[in-house]
Amino acid sequence: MFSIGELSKRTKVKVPTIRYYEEMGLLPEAERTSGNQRRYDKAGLERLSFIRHARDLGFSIEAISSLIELQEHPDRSCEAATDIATSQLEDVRAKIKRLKTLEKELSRISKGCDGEGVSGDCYVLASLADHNLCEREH
Amino acid sequence: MFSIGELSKRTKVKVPTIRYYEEMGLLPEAERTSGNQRRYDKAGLERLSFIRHARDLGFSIEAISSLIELQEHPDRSCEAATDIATSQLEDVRAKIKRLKTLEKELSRISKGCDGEGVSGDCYVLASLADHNLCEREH
DNA sequence: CCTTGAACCTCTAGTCACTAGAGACATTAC
DNA sequence: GTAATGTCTCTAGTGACTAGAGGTTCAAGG
Repeated sequence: MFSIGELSKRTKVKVPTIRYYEEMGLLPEAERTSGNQRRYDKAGLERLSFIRHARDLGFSIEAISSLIELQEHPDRSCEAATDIATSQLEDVRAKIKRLKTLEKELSRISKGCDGEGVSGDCYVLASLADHNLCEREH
Repeated sequence: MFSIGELSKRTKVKVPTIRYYEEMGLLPEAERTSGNQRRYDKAGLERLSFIRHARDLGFSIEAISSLIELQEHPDRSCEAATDIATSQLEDVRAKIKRLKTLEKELSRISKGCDGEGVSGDCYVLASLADHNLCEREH
């Protein structure tokens, strides 16, 4: 059995975040010492590692909730789990696509001005003021 | 002179968002009718277009504030503007990089399970539970 | 056993950029 | 004149935390 600080060190999840996950129902309510401090065991550590890993991959708290539910019922179909993962993947791909468009536009705009002039002549500012100066939709 | 709803239509920025921008100081306080409704002119339209364009490109409200300040002083050096744009570009590039790593990992994980089995055997869930199943850091 | 200092507790409020809703007033079209 | 639509302010909610206040508990050293 170890403290919340120890759990935090082992998982690299900050202490207030652990408490937050408990409040959100991702972690079961921890056992307490007689002095009301949380104590965790291996199961708690594994659960939190799962959560952290999923968060790192960008899954929402809600998605993680569903994934945990499935994990707790190993006999159920895992279709929902693959659905969640697939939709997260699509999400990530969509974000990449959008960001790449932005990247192109921003880099074009940035190149247009070396920062040595005066803002009345600045291509960065002109581009922002006038969407027609953009090469593509974003 | 036109109403906030009209401005909203022309810029595709929602009415409450326009009011929010005003509150944040991105838009000057609008003139009002005798009945206290906001009225806008061409200048207001241009300013909001600028803001929307910058937001679309991912600039923060704070960054936009600085950009607007520069825009209002056409005699000042535009170094700050190019700095803001460059740092935004770096930001976008960093995000793309991270998302690409996630994409690879997620797609690998997703492929590992077709959703037809039972969650006890699901590779998606197993991967999330055990970081060692990952091929790279993320 | 006592003290000290770090770690822990709960609670509230703040972050960012909006969005939603309530309840009241203004404008416009017919 | 009336009805429908638009607008006003204000408060509160979103997601996933983060920060801080003010108080309690724990572990180690003396």
